[in-house]
Amino acid sequence: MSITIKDIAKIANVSITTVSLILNNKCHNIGEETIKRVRSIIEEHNYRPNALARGLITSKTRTIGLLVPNITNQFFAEITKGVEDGLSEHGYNVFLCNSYNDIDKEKQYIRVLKEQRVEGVILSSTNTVTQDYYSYLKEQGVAFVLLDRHASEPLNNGIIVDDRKGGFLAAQHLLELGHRKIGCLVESTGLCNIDERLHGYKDALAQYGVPYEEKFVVSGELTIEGGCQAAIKLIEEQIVTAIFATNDLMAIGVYEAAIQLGKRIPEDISVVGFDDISFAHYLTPKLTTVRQPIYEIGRRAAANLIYILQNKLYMPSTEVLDVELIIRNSTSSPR
Amino acid sequence: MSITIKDIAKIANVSITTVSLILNNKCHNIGEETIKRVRSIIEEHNYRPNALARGLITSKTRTIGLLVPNITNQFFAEITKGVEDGLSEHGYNVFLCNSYNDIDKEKQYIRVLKEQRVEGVILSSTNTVTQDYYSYLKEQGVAFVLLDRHASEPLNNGIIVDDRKGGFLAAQHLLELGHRKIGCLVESTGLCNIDERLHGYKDALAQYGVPYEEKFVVSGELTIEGGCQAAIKLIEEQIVTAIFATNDLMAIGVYEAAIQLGKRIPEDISVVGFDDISFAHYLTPKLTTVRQPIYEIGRRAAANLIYILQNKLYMPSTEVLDVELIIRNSTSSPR
DNA sequence: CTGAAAGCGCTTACAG
DNA sequence: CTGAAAGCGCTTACAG
Repeated sequence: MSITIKDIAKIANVSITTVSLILNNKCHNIGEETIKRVRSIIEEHNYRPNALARGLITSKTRTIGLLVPNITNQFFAEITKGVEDGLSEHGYNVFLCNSYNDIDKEKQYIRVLKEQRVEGVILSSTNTVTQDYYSYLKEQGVAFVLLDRHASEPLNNGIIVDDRKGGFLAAQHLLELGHRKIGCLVESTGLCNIDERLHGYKDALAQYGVPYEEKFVVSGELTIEGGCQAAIKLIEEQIVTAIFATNDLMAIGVYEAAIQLGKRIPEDISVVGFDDISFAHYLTPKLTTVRQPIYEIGRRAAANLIYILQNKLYMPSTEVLDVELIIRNSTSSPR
Repeated sequence: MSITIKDIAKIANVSITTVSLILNNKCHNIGEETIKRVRSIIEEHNYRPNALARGLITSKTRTIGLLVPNITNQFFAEITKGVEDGLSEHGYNVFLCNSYNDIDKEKQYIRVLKEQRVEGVILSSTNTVTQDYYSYLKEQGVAFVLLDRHASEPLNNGIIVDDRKGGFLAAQHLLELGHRKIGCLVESTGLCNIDERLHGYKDALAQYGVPYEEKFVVSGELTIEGGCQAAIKLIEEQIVTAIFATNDLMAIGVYEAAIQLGKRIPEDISVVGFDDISFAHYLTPKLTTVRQPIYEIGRRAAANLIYILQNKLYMPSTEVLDVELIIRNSTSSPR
């Protein structure tokens, strides 16, 4: 149905080799006259080479897969944008896949992406990437970079941020304000990032000589609802004057919980989040949070993948981006 | 490198025809014994057919393109999710493309998607789809459905919501509360949706016998910043007691403007938005807004495209989904 | 400077 | 019940 290279060749009265060479700018030895003529015919007929046929023969599909837990989370939407920008500059297109935190769905998608012969996949896995899973990925025979995920060991070709420092910064800020009873909202499935943030929180407590109390750490889903439930549980059972939520969605949940329990932020409870999604700035009060360079994470992941594809070798190590504490209005000294 | 159908055939000691037939479940006439053996070999070697080769021959790539202005806008993130869910159920994968409201980028992407031989594209165009552009799309020879966009004429194969009713509902609510000086924040590039919402606003004014005043309508970008700037301009120049922002991001901008100008919502100014993105619920005060079934829009678009692909005919008309006014705390009677 | 031919990995009539 | 062969639309040595 669509016009093919054969048609163009016939119209131009040359061989398909010639057309192909021109198409791929390998036409050093072809007559200028011919080139011009063929080009104009291509133009005129709005001919576009079939990427499938091309991919079949070159194994270059100019296609990559991006696998995230949920595009609806602002954090991943922003990352996705970074990935797409970084990739499209190099002529790559992206298959978007949501795993919905379902590891089976994730594996299923990896299989489909392989079928589609993507050149690589950028993966923000549902789980922490264990050695086993890492091996599994390697076996798949596609290049990949881990996004916002630590691999448990041979920490390579990934992009992460300094989560531990972020957790430290958050807790330090609260400690400096004079808080001593600081709750922490985490997630239970053992995502490394969250563990690291909790680790940083503990580091800060230790540095300020405040004993770590397990009862101050409550887990829930990394969503608004999850944060709200966890915060209610924490506030009802313990006397905390501040809460460090290990992501911004949970922090929003704390705001909700505060409304329901009749507490004011920051007068009754100070709140610090993590991520700095764009809405953090539009909450009332504006959220104090640890900023990750979200868009940049996406771009770097794209850049790393391009590097791997072009050089056929993996990066030596995981790249660690810096974080920064953004102080706004959700924190103050305890009364 | 990857294992092929030929390898499987050789190992199983059958022809590649047989393997292919089994792969495609067209094996009515093949011995059970053979089927089992081949299946287990496929399993064992983790063989997956090359989608490129398959697509080349069948022209079924099981692939579609989704083109949105900006995935970072919650509205489109939610739609994207709906599209992906609706499509993946039918075994389709989606290429995600952000046009960033750049019509050239949009056309560029359509070309690339064509090259990739997507079976169809779901398009939320930057512009209102004019007759000319509609023809252009048709010429591309890919099936497409228009998402959240009216085609100016032969209104077909699209999904939209009842924007005019939505605008009416928003204004009616404010009028019922007793407001008579109601500002309206719109967008200037002439996006149909916004025009329709403005239309509904005028309808309501007319019905309540309130004269329409052009000076109450200010335009800006459909973003938080755009809404903020437009609101500041409106509030400084006119005495309005309420503002209808034609999307939620602009409404958030009004909140910002209110802070900057020392106005309280809803005491000094009532605000109504449009979309009901999830954050509308977490603003302070919670935003009164016109809810669109965002996720559903995405799913329907996917369903429509599947329908078109399976039946090789376009839907007779644009599907119009209903909207609903969600009254929360950003509106009250004027003082 | 240009073309004929092989081949990428599949599917699908067709033949037996 | 199974296989040989043509062909999808390209690219790329190789030959001239």
